[in-house]
Amino acid sequence: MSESSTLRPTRQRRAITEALAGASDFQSAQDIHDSLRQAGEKVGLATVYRTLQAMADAGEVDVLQGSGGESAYRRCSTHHHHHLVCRSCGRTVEVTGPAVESWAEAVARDHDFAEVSHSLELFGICADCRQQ
Amino acid sequence: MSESSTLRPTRQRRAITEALAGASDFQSAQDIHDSLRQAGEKVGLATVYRTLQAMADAGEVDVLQGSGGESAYRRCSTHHHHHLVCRSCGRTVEVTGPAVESWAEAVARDHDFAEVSHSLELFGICADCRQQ
DNA sequence: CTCCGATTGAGAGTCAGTCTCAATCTACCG
DNA sequence: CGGTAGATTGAGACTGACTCTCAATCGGAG
Ligand SMILES: [Zn+2]
Ligand SMILES: [Zn+2]
Ligand SMILES: [Zn+2]
Ligand SMILES: [Zn+2]
Repeated sequence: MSESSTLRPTRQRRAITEALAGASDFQSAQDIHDSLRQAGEKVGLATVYRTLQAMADAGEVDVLQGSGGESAYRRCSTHHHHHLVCRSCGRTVEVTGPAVESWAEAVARDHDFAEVSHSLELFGICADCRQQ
Repeated sequence: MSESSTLRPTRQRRAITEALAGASDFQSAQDIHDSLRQAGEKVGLATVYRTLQAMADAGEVDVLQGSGGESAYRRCSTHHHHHLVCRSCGRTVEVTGPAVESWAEAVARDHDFAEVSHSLELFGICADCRQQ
């Protein structure tokens, strides 16, 4: 109805999509820009930011708000889910919580809030990182 | 037991604490700096940032990571809880979710992650904002 | 009152991310 | 095919939030 009409598959966009597909953990825009550089693909930083933002808006990637105000992106499955991230190595696991979803709705109803969304992430240390 | 020894209750710190106590919703460092200015209290911006950060570390205030990378602070009750925030007016309600807490622990256990913490916030439109 | 480390603040610096706009690319058309 | 409108790109300027630096000041233990 409004946007999908215009989305050209350019070399840059393809490169970014590929870089995203090749990593399983969250990466910042700068990380992606660097790895593209490393791979020989010349893509402007602004383009990386723009593309990532667009993909996030389109729901093609998930965004993780880093504590330092920087965002990290990750190619994720399309259904609603959350993440369990290792604070040490960044390893990420997708998790779902039906109980959480219904709790959120109940809380919203109780307080008479509408159009409720939520952000939820779990952080810890994975088994591998723990043992040395 | 270890550090608390050095925390002088200066005019600036008192002013910031008071400003925080006077507001019930999340406020950015800049917001607080402005309101202090308005109130005639001259406090440097750097001091506001430093103090807020310290209070957050000490668990005296909760921090809400704004989507734009800015942090907002709020004087909160000390026990573990989450927030339901109005996207329109900022009205904030503290909420607790026993179900969520136990779900988080279970998920962590299932994936063998340790020292798990979580961030969870709910956003919506409050009743007042909805009706005009 | 004295002294010393804690605190402050003006201003420079950092850094992620955004904007500007001319050059470039693409899809589509005749 | 060449032509064209509109999408896309990228170098570099810019923004805005936040941190650092360091000399001047403060506060309270003795
Ligand atoms: Zn790990
Ligand atoms: Zn959810
Ligand atoms: Zn509201
Ligand atoms: Zn919780």
